Amino acid sequence: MFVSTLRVKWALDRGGSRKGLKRGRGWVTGMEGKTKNRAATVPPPAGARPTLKTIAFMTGLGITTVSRALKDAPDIGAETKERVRLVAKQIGYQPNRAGVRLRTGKTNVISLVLTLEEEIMGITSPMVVGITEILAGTPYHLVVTPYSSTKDPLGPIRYILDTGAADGVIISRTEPHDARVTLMTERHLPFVTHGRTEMGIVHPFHDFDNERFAYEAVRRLTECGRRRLVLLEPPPNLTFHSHMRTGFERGLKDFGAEAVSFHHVNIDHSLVAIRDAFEQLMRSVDAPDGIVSGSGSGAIALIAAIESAGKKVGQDVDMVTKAPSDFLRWLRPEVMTMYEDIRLAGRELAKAVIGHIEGKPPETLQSLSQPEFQRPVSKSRKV
Amino acid sequence: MFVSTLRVKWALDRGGSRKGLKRGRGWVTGMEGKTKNRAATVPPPAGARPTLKTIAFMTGLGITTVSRALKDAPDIGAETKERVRLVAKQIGYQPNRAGVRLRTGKTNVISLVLTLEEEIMGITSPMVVGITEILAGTPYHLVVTPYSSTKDPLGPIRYILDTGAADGVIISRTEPHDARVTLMTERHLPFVTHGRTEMGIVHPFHDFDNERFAYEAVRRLTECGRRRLVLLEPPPNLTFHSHMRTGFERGLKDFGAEAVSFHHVNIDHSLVAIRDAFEQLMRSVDAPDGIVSGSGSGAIALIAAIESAGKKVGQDVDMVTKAPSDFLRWLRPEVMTMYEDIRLAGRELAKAVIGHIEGKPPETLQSLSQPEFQRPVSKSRKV
DNA sequence: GACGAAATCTGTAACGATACAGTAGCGATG
DNA sequence: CATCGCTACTGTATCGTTACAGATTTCGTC
Repeated sequence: MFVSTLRVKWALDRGGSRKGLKRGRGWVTGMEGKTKNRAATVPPPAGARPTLKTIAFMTGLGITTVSRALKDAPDIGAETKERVRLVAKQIGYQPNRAGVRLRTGKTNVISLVLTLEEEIMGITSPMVVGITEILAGTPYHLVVTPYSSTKDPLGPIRYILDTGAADGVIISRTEPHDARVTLMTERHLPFVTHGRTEMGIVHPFHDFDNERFAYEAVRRLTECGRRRLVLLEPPPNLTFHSHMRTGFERGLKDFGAEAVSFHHVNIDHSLVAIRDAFEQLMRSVDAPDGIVSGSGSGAIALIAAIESAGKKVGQDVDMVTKAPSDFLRWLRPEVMTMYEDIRLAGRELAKAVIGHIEGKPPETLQSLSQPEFQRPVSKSRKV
Repeated sequence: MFVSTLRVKWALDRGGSRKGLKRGRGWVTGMEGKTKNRAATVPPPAGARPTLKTIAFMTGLGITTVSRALKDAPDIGAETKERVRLVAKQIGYQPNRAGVRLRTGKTNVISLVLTLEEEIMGITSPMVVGITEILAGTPYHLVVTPYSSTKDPLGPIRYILDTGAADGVIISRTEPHDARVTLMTERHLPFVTHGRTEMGIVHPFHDFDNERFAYEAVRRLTECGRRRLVLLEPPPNLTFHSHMRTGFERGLKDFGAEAVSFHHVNIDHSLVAIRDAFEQLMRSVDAPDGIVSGSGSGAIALIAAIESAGKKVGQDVDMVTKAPSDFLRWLRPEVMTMYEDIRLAGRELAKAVIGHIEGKPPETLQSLSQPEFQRPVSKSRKV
């Protein structure tokens, strides 16, 4: 009786047609079954957060029906779906994540796996922003899972696999033969890499075209008349090390310049280490006249080294660097920069993992972002 | 029978005393009850992740007992606890987060609420690192919850309250009268603010001592003989705006200098806007000879302005700036910097929210970090 | 007008954990 | 020796959701 009354009330209140009621079950016989689990017969507590039960009570439907209606299942009537959706929206229903996760295993979590150490120049920040920009329109949350790169990089991956902590993973510092990629592929955990691999596994990635960057950098330097070029490269274990080297060497060949060897340090070393090593080079007879820097922070150390050696950028040497932010453009306009849009990378990575989770083919989830030279900061016109 | 056998086997295997077994229930009568819910009688599936059920099966105990043993409940025997802990550790048991969350409401999540816009100079990055450093030793995960500051800052807070998405919240860009603080306090949601409020509500916070920063900056500038000082301040709605102003003005008074008015722009404005405004000032007859910059990125724009106006830092003007990273020290050693350790802030904030969640009194969860002048980058000694 | 199929709705069990209300055994008490 | 209280353990119900296996009604078919 109670249920039926309520159904009619609702139907009347919203002025809807009563057609749907005619064949409702329980309309007359409703109170006969065990009332134990008849959720819709028990009014929900007042201040509590709405659940399927709440909607079931309000609509007079069963919990299952409500669940299926919200999923747009084919065995639910069109009008019922409409009614359920309306009520759900009205009371601001949001599925309980714990309930869903427990039942289905779906976490609605994307995990961003970071080394605590890769934060030197704050690359993470815009990346997180980019990722969240995309996730904002989805049910996904972003969980940051750090690890100490001095330890096992597989640690966080294993944790996620063992505990089912995420539906998808974003990793960076990708290596040509990356054990994390192998593991996640084997275990069918959707992921995307920032950077590419060379294992013959087709997987989603986003990458900056470092080969092109180095190639264009060399072109530009030779256009400035520079012939003896040096490259501050990424650490050799990362994939983009070879990309950058390849571009650099192809550039040397195509534009007619020669390489000055400089392998003692790479962009992972401390600024002090880079400066000291490079200062030595700049003071030697082998000193280069053109520099390609694989990282913005590395460029800072190089500039310091050049100046310590009593030389000047834009005069004794020219320099092109990759830059994820634009303070160099402001402080050292004589340095030529190619902007690496990390925020964009974040967006692309997020889209790719979600695509992977949704089962899109990996080869459609790969993107490469093209470097472009930045123009100098515009001069003020006011004064 | 099965159960009992297993229990003995276990006890023998690890060479433990059998005392505890003598009075075990179910030792003889075990198979009599309804076996339906006797979890321990059903072997767990092979490859699956271990649950309480798994441990219950292996130890021959009930699920409840295992649960309570792992919680070190007082009504569980010491030897049983030991046994359970051992097995749990052996098989790498980790409680299912969804199960706990659904039953208890505890999410084990800390939410970092960010504006998408506050990322200009990548302050987030080291902060995330600091937070995760602390969370690594706890069951907490870090979820990043962004919002567009152009919209309702209460949005994410309401979301967390409505959906019970987190056990604790970290917010920044704190205002003197901050609606988020009021709301979370009312609703008893543990939180911590990066920055202080002025509402008479005692709550956990971590803050940089911006008053002291500005005061010491003025001291230093006057020591350099500067007398006409300007302050690039935070936006007026944030609490640390007044802190910094107060320190600045107290410094002017104590050290005998005068303020040059400069309120058109603040550190939230674009670099271009700051530069244009400041260039105008530098070209006017009112030009200051000492500058205090409330942000590192702001300082970049100020430097550009100074140079556009044909002047030179360390010569025509001196400058002190707050700096969250050290590229200024490298690129503009003539600028004096006070380091703001954002990573430390992250650590302090994380400790404070957790403390708040654990019920520690808020007044014990407040900290202020003291600014210190940085020494210049050490010169290379190698060459 | 019986029968099957289609359409639409339903209850039950389960995911893993915990709160709660027990129960069995045992020694002490009167 | 009945009873009480204590220790150490237990099963049941529940959190919110969904998979699954029915139910019930309607309608077309023979």
